[in-house]
Amino acid sequence: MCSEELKKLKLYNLFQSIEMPLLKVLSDMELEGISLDTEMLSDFSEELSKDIVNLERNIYEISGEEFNLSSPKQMGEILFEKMKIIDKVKKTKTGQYSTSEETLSKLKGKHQIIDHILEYRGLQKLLSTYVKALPLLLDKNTNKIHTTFNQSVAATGRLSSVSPNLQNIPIRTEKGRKMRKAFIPKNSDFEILAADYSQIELRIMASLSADTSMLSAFNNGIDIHSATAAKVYKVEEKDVTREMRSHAKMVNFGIIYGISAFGLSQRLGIKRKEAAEIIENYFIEFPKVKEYMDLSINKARDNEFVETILGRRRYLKDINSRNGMIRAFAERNAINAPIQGSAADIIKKAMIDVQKEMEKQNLESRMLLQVHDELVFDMKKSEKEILTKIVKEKMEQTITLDVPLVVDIGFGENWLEAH
DNA sequence: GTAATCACG
DNA sequence: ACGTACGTGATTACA
Repeated sequence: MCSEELKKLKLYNLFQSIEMPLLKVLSDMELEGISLDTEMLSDFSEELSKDIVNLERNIYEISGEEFNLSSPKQMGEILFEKMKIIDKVKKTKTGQYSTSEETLSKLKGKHQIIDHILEYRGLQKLLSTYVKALPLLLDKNTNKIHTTFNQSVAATGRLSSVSPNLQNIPIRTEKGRKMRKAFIPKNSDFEILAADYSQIELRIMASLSADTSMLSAFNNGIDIHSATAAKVYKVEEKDVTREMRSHAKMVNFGIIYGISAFGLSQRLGIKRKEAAEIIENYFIEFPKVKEYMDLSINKARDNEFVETILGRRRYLKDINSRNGMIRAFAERNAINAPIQGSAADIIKKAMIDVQKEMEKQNLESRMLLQVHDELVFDMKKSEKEILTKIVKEKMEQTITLDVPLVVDIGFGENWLEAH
């Protein structure tokens, strides 16, 4: 094949115009690194360690013996054989007792020990994976954390981050957020800027499916989960309750993941039949979404791959499997991969555009992290106005969809505040 | 090495 | 009748 022919190929173009330029951006980010507030973390570590010891003592006393709290096997035997806190026991696929957060949360009222175990687990995770581990990874020369971004690991085209993984720093719990506070600017002339895409995957679904209701919600700046709730529960938008909105949010997640009645019923804590009705209603209200999903699956059956807006492929060899479960998994991938992958395309292109403009304007600010729908910067305070403008414009304008892309930007003395 | 668990989007 | 939401990485226990 001659080079002129090569240039016309979509995948070759993706490689040349996105992945290769991105490589340099990622390498700059890795080399720059991010600063950590180690004094704060060392205090936090002591605090957590004390709490953990107290919880340990407490749990041993209640259960009547000392055991390895980090062993799910021993934990299961104590809870379900010795203490017999419940008779209908859930097992994992290898026949062990399940002691996962999901299982234990359902047993909360059954015994006071459950709350202590859950708290212990949360603190132990925080301490071992983040609070103690990250300071040990500070580079001797730069005194910063330097992650490695994998460009060719995730099947959908997302990046991944290792050694350490800086894409899964806690934020959902109060103590977790304290960990995020430890990510700080490199010196007092700098601040953290965080910019994240609002609902990027649902916007992509709206655009790719061309569903009228979904397009109009995004084009009119309406809260998508409330809009979905109003449609699915057949009420006025002003009459949408918190619970209806929260259920609709789960439905929207489900749509992106390749929804199943079982999956939705599990998450909403309702019967499968009720979940099936909600899904049925959803597809009546958003018919083009259903069409798009069927189209994706059919395309996958014909080609054994699906593709993103920039032509990135995910091969689905199991799409025609005679095994129903294996096939269903591939079908959910056929729905999810173009959505998740297109979001990855968009932010990757935005990163190249932003970096190019930052270099052109000779900024001292630096791009530090990418967390799938978010970019984090070490921002020179004097560059606040120009950097904000560059980041917002490039991220929102890098690709034109049939709905606007919206980017929210925050600033702060640490990564938490910047949200 | 694999399983279980849990952190994130 | 089955067993299910998508994508990752790190820690710990245990064979």
